Amino acid sequence: MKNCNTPCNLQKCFMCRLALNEWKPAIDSHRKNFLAKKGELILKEGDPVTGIYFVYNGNVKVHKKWGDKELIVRFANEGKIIGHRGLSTKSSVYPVSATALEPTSLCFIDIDFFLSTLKVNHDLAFNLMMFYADELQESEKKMRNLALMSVKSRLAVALFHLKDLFGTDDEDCINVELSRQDLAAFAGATYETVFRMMNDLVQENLIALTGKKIRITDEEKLRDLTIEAQ
Amino acid sequence: MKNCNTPCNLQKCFMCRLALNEWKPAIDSHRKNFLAKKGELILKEGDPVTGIYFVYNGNVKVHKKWGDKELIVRFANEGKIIGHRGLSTKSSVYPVSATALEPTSLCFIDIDFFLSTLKVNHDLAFNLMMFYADELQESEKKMRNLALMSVKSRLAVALFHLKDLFGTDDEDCINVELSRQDLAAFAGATYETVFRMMNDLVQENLIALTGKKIRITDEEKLRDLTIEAQ
DNA sequence: CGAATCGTTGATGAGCTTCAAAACTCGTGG
DNA sequence: CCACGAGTTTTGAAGCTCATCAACGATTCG
Repeated sequence: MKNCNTPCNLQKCFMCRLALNEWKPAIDSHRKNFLAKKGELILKEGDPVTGIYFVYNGNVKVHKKWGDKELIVRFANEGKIIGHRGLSTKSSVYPVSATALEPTSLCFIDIDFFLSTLKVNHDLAFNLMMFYADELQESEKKMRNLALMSVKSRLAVALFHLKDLFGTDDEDCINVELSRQDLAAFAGATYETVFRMMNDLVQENLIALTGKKIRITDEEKLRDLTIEAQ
Repeated sequence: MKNCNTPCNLQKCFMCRLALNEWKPAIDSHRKNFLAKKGELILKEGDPVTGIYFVYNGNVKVHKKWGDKELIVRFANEGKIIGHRGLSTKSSVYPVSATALEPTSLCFIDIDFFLSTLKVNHDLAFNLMMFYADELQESEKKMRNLALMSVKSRLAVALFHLKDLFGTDDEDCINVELSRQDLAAFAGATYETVFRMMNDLVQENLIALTGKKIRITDEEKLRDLTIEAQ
């Protein structure tokens, strides 16, 4: 990753927005800014935890692997945190990898400084706690989905999720450039299966494809797939 | 659930151990103690959040459902917290159910009081944050397992997990009374499949059954199942 | 002693993965 | 500018894992 001097946008960065005034100079001196190219690995599962990253802009996939397969746990775009999964009482290695899907600019804070900030900045700690709580709920919902729902339903959930996260462009298409490979890894299924299910959804007029972009055409019926029967 | 007067064991309860001295009387007056019978529902997915529970002793399953299927997300025994998943910036209903697997005694604290305690007791907030961080790691590991591992491997993971959580008795058997139904829901598979896989593991001399109790006989080979190939 | 729940087993096939191969895209360098 | 190769998309076929259904024995419990 290349160093750069992008200043942090105080409005969007979790850390800077909640920073105590007296700590701001210290934060500025500890912060390192990076640019990650498309496809570049930002942090790697199993590596020792060095710090925490805030995404300034761009889009990052957070993923775990097992053998030669991978699962995308979530995406991190503008304003999101990555590397916070390294915080733990038990382990000191990152439990996930993070890879840039677009050119991405990041702000890095080393873990010791971040922890000491947390200890004195109670508002930041409280907000981070609530952030974790939200992530835990999301994670357990996805856990249930993977265990109990069909691939088609999981795909529908994934599409709504992507729409929420990235919004839509002026043609109402989900505003993200995502390979089918990654979509499959996010839905927790194989490439080919996801491809076939996408075809099904197009056949049933629930979604439409313009180029690689996806548009949800029948929100209600697509939503039905994500709702438990009975 | 029945009211009771079990005093809180300060050593084991997350809240009481970290309580500020000046808040202890307030906590005592806010705490309600309950006894839950075997099979009794403690809190229900979708119900409005009223507070948070600390398990004094016994064993509780935390589960989510979809249609007529269910997945056990985790177990909570002595000293663990349930209902903390209700904390969220977005929603105010419990995202999971909790059911007693044995006669269980609990301590209940209403959510408003708990939140105001959190705001002033920074040590408690910090510890809760780290607790969430650990749970998130666990949750995402399980997510990956459900997406990428075979039922047999997930069963192996589940058995190790149960051994860690409940320990072993004097015959080296995993010290928990768990129906195959619940074991299946924990491993994320059907009753029958889990039954067959258990048989396989017995055939291969990786585990042994004495009555309903399970003993891991070949830890190394069982561990192999849980490790990614290559 | 029913009644209900749980354990056990076999048969069947849906759902999904895997493999294989052709068609298409796209950047790269000659 | 085109040829090349690497990656991605598309499609078909084969088969494996696992869920589902069904039926019966065992155990628990009011």
